[in-house]
This record gives sequence, C-alpha cells and structure tokens, in this order.
Amino acid sequence: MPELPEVETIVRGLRRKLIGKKIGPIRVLSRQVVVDPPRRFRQALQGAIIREIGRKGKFILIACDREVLLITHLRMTGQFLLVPREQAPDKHTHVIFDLEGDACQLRYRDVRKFGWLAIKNPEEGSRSLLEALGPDALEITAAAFFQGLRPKKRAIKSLLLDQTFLCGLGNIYVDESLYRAGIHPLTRADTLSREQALLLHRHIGQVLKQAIRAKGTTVSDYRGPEGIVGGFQRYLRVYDRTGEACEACGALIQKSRVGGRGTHTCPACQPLH
DNA sequence: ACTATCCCCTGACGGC
DNA sequence: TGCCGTCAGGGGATAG
Repeated sequence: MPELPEVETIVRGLRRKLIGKKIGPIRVLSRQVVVDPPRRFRQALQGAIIREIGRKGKFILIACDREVLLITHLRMTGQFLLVPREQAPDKHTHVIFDLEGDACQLRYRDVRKFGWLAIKNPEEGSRSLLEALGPDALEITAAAFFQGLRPKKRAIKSLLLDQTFLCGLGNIYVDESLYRAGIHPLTRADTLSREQALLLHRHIGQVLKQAIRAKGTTVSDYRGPEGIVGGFQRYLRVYDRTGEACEACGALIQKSRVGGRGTHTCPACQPLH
C-alpha cells in the first residue's frame, strides 16, 4: 500500500500528535505482526516517551527515550491510526498503544498482516535492515542517480523498485514517473541517455512531492493516521487507468507485467527501443 | 547479476 | 447465491 508519499504523510501526522507523549499499556492482539516476543516488545515500549518520528524509504522509525527504537514496515495494507479509546477495535487491529493523558490510542491495523513492528537498539537497528537501503528517492542527486544507472543491465522498472538501489518508490510512483519521462519500463538502465536519466530523476522528485502535497494516493486501503484518504489518485495518468485514453496522445493505456508487477504504460508515449 | 516463481494473508471482483 | 480464479501500494526465499 504505502509508498514514500503515504509513509511521509503518516510520519507527519504521527509527529504532530505523538511527540512528547508517554506510551501507556500496550496490547498485542496478533503476535504475528510483532517481530519480538510480545512481552519484550511491551516492556521495552511501555513508559517510554516518544522523542522523534521519521522514515527511511518506506520504513517508519519511532525513537523514544531509554534508547528504544520502534521500526515498522506497513507493506501492503498496514495502517497507523489515532483512534478514540472508546472505539472498539475491529478484527484487523493487531496492536494498541495507550497514550498517557490522551483520549486517543495509537493502533496498528493491517488486513493482510504482511507488515510488522520491531524493537531495536538504535545502533543494531540501523545495521541490519536500514543499512542495506539505497539513498532515499527524494534525496538522491541527479548526478548520483545517473551514475547509479550506468552499470546496471536490468530493466529500469525493476531497478527503481529495488530498495537497495533507491528507497521509497513503489509500483504506483514508478509507473507514473516512467510515463512522465516517456520511458518504457523494460528499458535497460544502462541504455538510458544522460538526458533521459536526468528527466526521469526530475519526474521522480516532482511526482513524489506532488503526491506528498496531496497526502498520498488512496486506491483502496491507504488512510492517513486520522483516517483520511489521500488525494493523488486524481492525478494518476497511467496507474489504475488501463484501457483509458492517454491524456497526451489519446492512445489506450496498456497493462502488462514487468518483474512480476502489474505495469501501466502508454504504448505511444513510452516506446521500447 | 538478474529473472521467475512461490509465499505470507485477506478481500474485492468477474465469470459461470 | 455460491464457487473459483485472479489480482492487489511489498518484499523475502529459492531455484535457475
């Protein structure tokens, strides 16, 4: 579900509400989504004060005092929601964090249960998962992006989805960026000209920033922490528009499969050479 | 180095 | 109404 703009929207929402809050009792309703043994998980976080909330790629990082770091990945359908405590949790709510002196609870909800939460010490946490990540899609420079493509023989789409190459992009924004840059998803990365690479880099940045401004894309499950849907689906030009006319040329948007993922292209605007 | 395939899980949707 | 196959914002494991 959530890619960089959705995760960024969630992080900003959580930050507004949670910084400085002390975590109260925690309920783990489904141990499957908690990486650590539930007892250890609860003991580490209960009583901790939330200091900073950030993200790296699609990972959400909640740093507390006592050197406790909560790392989360929402995968496809994970949600962090701020919910009034009197509201009964539904069957897809898996972890509930009480917040001292707050009418709302922080809840982790996840229909498909692919997402997870884990406790890490700041040092070891960044070593394992996060160190393997490539630069953030919003932070990489054009020059570094072009240099990164040059030795890669892979299809550009699978490279952009590879979080060890560049982190934050997912299926929606890769399709949208490639369309805007007029590049076919199967183009070998090392065959892109410098101009094409710079154009693609620029469109990636533009699409992500515009999507953050719109508070993300809601195709089905995505919600912000206050339960609101995103707005960027209005600006999608190829994703989820199979069979519709391309805005630029009128050709019909096609759907294919690249690297196992559903892939949307305009056959005229994104020629494969 | 890279691709393809299966898997984790639940729900929505289309065809019969 | 029900049953079956397919698909879904992700990514890890494994085989080729």
